[in-house]
Amino acid sequence: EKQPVMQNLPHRPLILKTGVRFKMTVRFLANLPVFKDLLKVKPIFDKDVEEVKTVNGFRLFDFNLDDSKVLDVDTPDGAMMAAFEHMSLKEKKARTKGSCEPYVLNPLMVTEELHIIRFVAVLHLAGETLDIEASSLPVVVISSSNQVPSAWASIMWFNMLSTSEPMNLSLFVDPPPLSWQQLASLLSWQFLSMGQRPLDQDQLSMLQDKIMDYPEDLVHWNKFSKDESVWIWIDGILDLIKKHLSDLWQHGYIMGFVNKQRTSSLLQNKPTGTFLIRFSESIRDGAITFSWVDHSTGEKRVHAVEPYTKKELSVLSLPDAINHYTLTTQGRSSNPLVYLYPDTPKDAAFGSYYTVPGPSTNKNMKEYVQRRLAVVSINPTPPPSPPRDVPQMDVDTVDPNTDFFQRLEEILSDLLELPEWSNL
Amino acid sequence: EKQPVMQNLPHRPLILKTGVRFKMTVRFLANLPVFKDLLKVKPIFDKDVEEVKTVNGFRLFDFNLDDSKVLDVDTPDGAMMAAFEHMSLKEKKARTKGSCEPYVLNPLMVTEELHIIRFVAVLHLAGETLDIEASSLPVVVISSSNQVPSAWASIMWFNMLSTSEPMNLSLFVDPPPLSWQQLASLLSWQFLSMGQRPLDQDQLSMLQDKIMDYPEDLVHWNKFSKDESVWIWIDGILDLIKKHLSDLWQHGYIMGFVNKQRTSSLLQNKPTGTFLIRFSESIRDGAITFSWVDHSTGEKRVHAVEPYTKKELSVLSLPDAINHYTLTTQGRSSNPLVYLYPDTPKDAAFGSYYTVPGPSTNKNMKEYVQRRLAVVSINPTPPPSPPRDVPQMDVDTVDPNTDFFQRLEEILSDLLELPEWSNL
DNA sequence: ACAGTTTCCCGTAAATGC
DNA sequence: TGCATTTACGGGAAACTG
Repeated sequence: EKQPVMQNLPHRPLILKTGVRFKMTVRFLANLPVFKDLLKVKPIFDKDVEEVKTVNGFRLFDFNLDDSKVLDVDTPDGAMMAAFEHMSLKEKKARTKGSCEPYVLNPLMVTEELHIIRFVAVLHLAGETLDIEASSLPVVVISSSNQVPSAWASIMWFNMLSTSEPMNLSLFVDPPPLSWQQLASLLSWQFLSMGQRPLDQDQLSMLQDKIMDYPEDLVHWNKFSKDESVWIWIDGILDLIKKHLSDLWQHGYIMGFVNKQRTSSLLQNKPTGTFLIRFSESIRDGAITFSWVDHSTGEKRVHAVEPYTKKELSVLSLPDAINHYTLTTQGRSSNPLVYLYPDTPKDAAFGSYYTVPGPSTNKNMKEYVQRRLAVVSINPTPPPSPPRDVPQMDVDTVDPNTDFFQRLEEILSDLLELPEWSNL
Repeated sequence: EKQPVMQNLPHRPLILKTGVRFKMTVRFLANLPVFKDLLKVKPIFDKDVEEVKTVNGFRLFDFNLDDSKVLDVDTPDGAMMAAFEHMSLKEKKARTKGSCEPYVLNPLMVTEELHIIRFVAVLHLAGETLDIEASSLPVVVISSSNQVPSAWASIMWFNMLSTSEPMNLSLFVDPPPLSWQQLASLLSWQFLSMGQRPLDQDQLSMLQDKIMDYPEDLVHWNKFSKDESVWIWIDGILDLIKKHLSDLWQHGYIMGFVNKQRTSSLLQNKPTGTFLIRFSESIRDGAITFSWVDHSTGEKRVHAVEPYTKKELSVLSLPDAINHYTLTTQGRSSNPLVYLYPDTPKDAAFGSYYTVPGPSTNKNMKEYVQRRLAVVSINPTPPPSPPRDVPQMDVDTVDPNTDFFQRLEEILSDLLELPEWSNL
């Protein structure tokens, strides 16, 4: 008895939110129609889990569920399974009174508590009584969606550590560290499953440098999920990709994880206007910027624009932001972004994502002057040390005898960079 | 008995959402401490409301509430009152079965059902039993916040019609129309209470023209709340003001309700660059635009930019949008907005609301090139019929002998409009 | 005071009912 | 099938609680 003759199906819930409905399905592995109508299965939350009551003082929950179900033949292949569709959890708030033995103060955060759901069935057969039982993999129970990232961190850490050994629901009382290899594959998998593209070696190296002091170190749970919130930062980026950058990420146009130093060294020997796209390392909620190189002042300069946040990307897509970015220096405006590193003309990479101003679909809009949002920067490079003998230009004192031809050349350059010129 | 010796206090709830907690307070008007501890008050939902069961088949609700309360002396002035803090409603879903008499099909929308809450108390005094009862004003019960605007329309309509006559909970079975005067004051009041500024005569006239076919007409409920959704449109604007424009509205910088024709006639004799701010008449969810006049081509032209939506205003405030609006015509860029109608220089009106790029508060931002969002339009006025004999300027064929001084003047004008110039 | 946690509830999307 | 209405629940903020 209690062999795994029952199995809970692949898409188990991983994070359960109190008050939110969830579903689970169990399948009877021995596909014998004889058992049909004989098996009554019932899910039980945290059955026999000792952590609940004593060891760590896990929270207790009321478990609302469908009535016990008889296994049905539901699937095309005739397997016997039961689906519980209306289950939900609610925290039981009666920890203080009615108990003589004092509860142990829970040293874990709620997102570190691992719970399980067991499916139990009793089979009466040939005068014998068989107890059949199947357990889900661990789940984390949260009460608010702001706990999802932490809960997900726990799930990932557990999955990376769980071999075939018995489940340790108190894993986070003394969480084992991960090797860099383990963490790297864990992280890469997140980007692959969420954004259809894993992390490459360069990206992983950057993360390794950021997370670990010595390459041979092990990564500790606290470092990953608590102290420096590395995971919270990465999760923000995953969410950014999901919401606003899935295409660009999937096509590999976003280098993303590159630090400033490496950005500099990658760009410094490239032509002016070469740029790459990086995630902000300082903004927790996920933000993205681009860095470009400019040799026009004679010396190499690498600039990065203030990162774009999710809120901004929801009204201005990154391709459009790149397409229309305008930098004004010394009164001259132009778009400093020309080649996506290493040498792809920006339109070749992003052209297909530009919003075409196209004929307004809305009739009422036709009478309005069309517009678009754009991002504008002013003068990032005041000449390092302006020669004192060359007076700064000033509106009031401008000399109308300034070299007109040079100025005209600049004007014409500006005009050339306005793609709309040909439509005039 | 049943005189109004009890009163429910001013801030009654007007719209109740099922499943959402609400509070009500009743006060005993006769302030006699003798009654203290003798009065038990209980709120009852839709007590004796005949519409509920038969006339119109109103929905039925379960009413969750605090236990009956004894009137307490709570207030500074020693008045007796009781506060019910945890009341909520839940729709009762058992209309079909168990009843022999078939229910009348409800001809009303749920937001037209008017319900009431009665507070009842029994006073045993000197051997006599006194029934005391107080009713709330009508409330509308909704189940989702997408019903709030419709519900609010009902509340307003009721309030405008309710004189001292007994409450008619079936008012919307045959809703009386309003005179324009009534509707005007109803609307103006909304803008006053929400935005600290009522509607002026010009704004009301525009609305009157839009809503009524003949000035002497009455406004019917269907026109206001159903067929053309006039109210939904206005409510979207109220929400836009509340979320993004409260200061500007309060200071009267937003003309808002002006149709195109009047916009044209107001602006046509004003200098080029005079503009006014209008609400979009076509976008239901609340949007705002500006119209400006341009005499520079020799003939009067009034343009309006594609309206800004709430989403856009959440990342770019209207003052900033005005401050940095850039129009590119014939390769020349400038801000066409100069004077807020009638003749206020735009910075005098909006200057104090501009976002100062200021020293980045965030240390980490210092290394980034600062940027701002801006709105850009291209060439709204291809010359009506360009004289064939004057060749259009073209990048490849531009004559370097073009009047340099004139071009320089233009450049300088451009530069003058860049406030950042002085920082270079 | 404060951080971790839960509750509350708006607003949107999806589901439901008629 | 479409529209009216309700339900579901993510997400941000307030409230709670030790």
